[in-house]
Amino acid sequence: MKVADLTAKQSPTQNHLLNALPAEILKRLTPHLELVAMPLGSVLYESGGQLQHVYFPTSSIVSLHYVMEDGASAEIAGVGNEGMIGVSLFMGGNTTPSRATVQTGGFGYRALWRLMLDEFNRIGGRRSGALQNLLLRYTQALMTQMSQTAVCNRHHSVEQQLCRWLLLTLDRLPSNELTMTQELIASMLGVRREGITETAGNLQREGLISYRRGHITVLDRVGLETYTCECYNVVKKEFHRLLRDTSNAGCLTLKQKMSLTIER
Amino acid sequence: MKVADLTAKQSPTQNHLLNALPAEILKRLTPHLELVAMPLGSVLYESGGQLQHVYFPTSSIVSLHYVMEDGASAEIAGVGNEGMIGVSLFMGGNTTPSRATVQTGGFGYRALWRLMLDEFNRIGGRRSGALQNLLLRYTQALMTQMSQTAVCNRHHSVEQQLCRWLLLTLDRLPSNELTMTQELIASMLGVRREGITETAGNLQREGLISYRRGHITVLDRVGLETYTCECYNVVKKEFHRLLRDTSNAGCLTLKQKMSLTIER
DNA sequence: CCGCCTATGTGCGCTAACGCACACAGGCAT
DNA sequence: ATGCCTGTGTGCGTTAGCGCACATAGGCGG
Repeated sequence: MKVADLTAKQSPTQNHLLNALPAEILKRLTPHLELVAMPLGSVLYESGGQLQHVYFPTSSIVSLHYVMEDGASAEIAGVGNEGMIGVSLFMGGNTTPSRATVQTGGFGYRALWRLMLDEFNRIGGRRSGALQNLLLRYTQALMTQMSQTAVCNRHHSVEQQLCRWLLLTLDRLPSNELTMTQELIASMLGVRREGITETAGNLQREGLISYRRGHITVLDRVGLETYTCECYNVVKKEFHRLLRDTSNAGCLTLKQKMSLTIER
Repeated sequence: MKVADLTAKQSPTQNHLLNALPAEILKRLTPHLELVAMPLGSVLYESGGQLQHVYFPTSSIVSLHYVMEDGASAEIAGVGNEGMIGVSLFMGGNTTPSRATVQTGGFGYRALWRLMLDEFNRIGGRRSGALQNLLLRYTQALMTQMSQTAVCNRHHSVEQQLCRWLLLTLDRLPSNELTMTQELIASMLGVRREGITETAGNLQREGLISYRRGHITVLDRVGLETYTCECYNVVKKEFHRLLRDTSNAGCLTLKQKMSLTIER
């Protein structure tokens, strides 16, 4: 498949946030949305750097994480087509101490910070403040994810955390296969690579997943949910609660996945 | 000292956020700000509950924390006179999965949610959006604290975390003594009480702190800073960066403390 | 002043996760 | 097909922090 084929299928509405905007705003925004390839490993912004663009992933997944002085790192939150990278722009900080790296390669749209900020602060018009409303709700969902990461890091086992992470990642992807080395997962979770190897081995033996060099396929989603901690559902439900009317874009919607799993 | 003496000294401007508001807005808000006692242990809002008031601590400290199904808990962030409880109101969620409990008894001001929300969304007037601006910047500072808590929980020792926590709490208090049992600290950090006993014992032996049943006095602030992890400074600097013009209320200001310590 | 409640001190054994070292093997480039 | 790089498997010893079970002691209420 050529790149042209891939990009041809792209539309801003594949991002749930963009898709949830009133037609009027989306129309105004669209000419300024630039489709960009977001290859694995690329850094969208560096800790402390100035924000140039705001990103809306469609098929990619981005990890917000913190790298410590000694090189150790830990993920704070993940962002897929349900969200946006660059919340701090709207909060007035323009930068954060964390870094944003592409964790699953794909595409996304981006817009220059000035334009987005103007739209965020725009007043007047029939649906005034719709963008602001939406992005603030997304911000809260993001905060929930951060909180739950903190709690999970404190109290839950590597196995529980791996399951949580797999499920959250899976929810952002169209298929049940993630392209991802154990090394990378380990650095996201802030644990040893060997710990992931061992845990993933167990999950494979249990028939929940199967994997080969850099590819993990989830075989039993419901099974994974029984292994994970409460954190997954807390984050999931909170995203659903805050952004329920945005979950109608992309592959399987949040709503559909919720009905498949959490709400049985 | 009678309660009247304590309350007589109270003023909304002792809260850094309120103090940073343009006179016009503060004047409009003041009649609606209710001085309330915030005794140790009282719950300002419960996980999932509807927000009735927004709180601005003056002499109290509030802990945002998450209590898990099995009863274990962990602090996500702390809020003192530099901040506000109820950010989720402005984000549009009206509730969060976490709980807010008073960790250090004292006073604070509160306002009904409706009023604050109207003011937040108010447009027009000379300094339109000043409140919104301030609170959004505060929100980002809060997010930094959450992120750093997540990272710290993952990678740092109980000793480092205790020092971080002591310093952050100290920065919100007028004196160098905290009224706080080890049990309570343990539940904030999400670790065993015995772990705190042991660590606090070490710090006391080193001459950094001294304590007796429910009271901890910090003797060597700079010493504590050498024992803590980078997380303390990250949070501190980010609060300073985002809210620098708000740090001129209360005891020692953030700015003054920064110059005493971080920026030497 | 006494008693009791609650906070703190201490000593186990236990386990999850770490750090390191090295063996193996999949799959891409030549 | 042949290397080689990179990802995965495995086996140590080590350790921080846990869970539990007490002993002690401070200080408030009567």
